[in-house]
Amino acid sequence: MSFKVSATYQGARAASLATNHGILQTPFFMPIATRGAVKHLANSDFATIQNQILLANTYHLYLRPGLEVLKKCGGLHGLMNWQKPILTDSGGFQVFSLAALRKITPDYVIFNSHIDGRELKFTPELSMEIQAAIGSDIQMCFDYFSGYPATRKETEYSVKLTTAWAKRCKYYLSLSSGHPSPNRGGKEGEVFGIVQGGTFPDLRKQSAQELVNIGFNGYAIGGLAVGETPQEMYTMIEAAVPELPADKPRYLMGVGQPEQILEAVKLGVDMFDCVLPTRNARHGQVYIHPSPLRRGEGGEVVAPDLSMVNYQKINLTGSVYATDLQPLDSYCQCSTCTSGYSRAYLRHLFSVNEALAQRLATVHNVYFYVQLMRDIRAIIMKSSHL
RNA sequence: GGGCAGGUGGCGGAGCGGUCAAUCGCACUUGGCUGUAAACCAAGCAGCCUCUGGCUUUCGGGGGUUCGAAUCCCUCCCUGCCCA
Repeated sequence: MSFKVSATYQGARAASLATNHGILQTPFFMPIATRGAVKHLANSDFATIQNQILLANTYHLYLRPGLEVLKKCGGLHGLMNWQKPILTDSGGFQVFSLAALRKITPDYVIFNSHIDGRELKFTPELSMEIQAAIGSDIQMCFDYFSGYPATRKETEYSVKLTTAWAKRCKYYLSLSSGHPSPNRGGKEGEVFGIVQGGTFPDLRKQSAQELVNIGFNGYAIGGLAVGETPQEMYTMIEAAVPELPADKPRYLMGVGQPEQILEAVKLGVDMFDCVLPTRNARHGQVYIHPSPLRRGEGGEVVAPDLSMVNYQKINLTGSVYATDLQPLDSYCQCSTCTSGYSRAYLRHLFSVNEALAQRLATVHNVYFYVQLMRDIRAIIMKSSHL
């Protein structure tokens, strides 16, 4: 994999990242397709949104459809007929989010399946095996995040386990390098380590250093946006980034609101994912541009100096939209907005619980996020002094 | 005309002498969702106020019993089913 920085501005960088399924332009946002689908979206939607990549989940795809189906169907690319890159989360987040359903040991994690309760023994090696079967272009190490708030002792353990498991992931891949997954066209996938360290800057640094010593194709910062303040989050990013090699991509996992993404980009982060645009869309909350704004007619979503994102969140289920016939977002070029669907109609669809409501809103929100990243990248490219 | 069963907050439906401004569900209103067990969760939902409390008016209408009534009695109105 090659990662090449082509422009920098205000601490932000624009780069290209080559994968088995094409070259990614950073910074980018990954819509989340946990179970092999971005909820409510079809491939035809991706064609208009033009997202470069999807994120899928190891734990969820292991439960269904399972390893055998993935192997026989050409991995997730084959199953979905999605030919662009896929990044897979390792299942590490489920150790946190499904905490009530698992037991953790230094060597493995036992999950009780949230589907049928059966026991699943998850190891770093199994996570890598599943990600290979998925045909993941960018694999994540199986990590351990202790939750928030966490004591220093708990966080130290989280870092310790994450480093130990990262070594096992790397070792497993070195063993299997002679037998690359056919679902990746016979090529190796890339592997990212995940920095933990909770809200302790020194542990963040330590975690980053330990992972860099092992050596990965890129580095993620995990365990953030889970209850700490945005300022604490930025502080943790600032602690970790200097320890990470400048010639490798950086990925802030699970973040976040548009302004948080912008801030992180300026702190040197290249990759993002978050459930907010999709989940909020399903719940009737959409990201829009203030109404005077028109693309190409002055006024920008992202300030030319990257100082702010000009947007607002509105709740379409609100009674104020009952007869609001204006387009959802006259600035937006997504298929929902260019089709002229009004806020009143969307509000109606939500109130009668029509699936179309969630589909239209999801298209819009995902487009908003993907376009936000395109705008940020354009500013970096334009203003770069590199 | 006779018999039986009922009339409770926007709707459905509990309660059947005090702990009832009235369980619960739906609808409605407003919030929140950050590597997705999430088309979910939370709060509010008679009115007013000096709002971790107080006051006023509510359970078809009217009257009564009682210290106290959505709950018991009388009467009227209305609804459903059965009989004529």
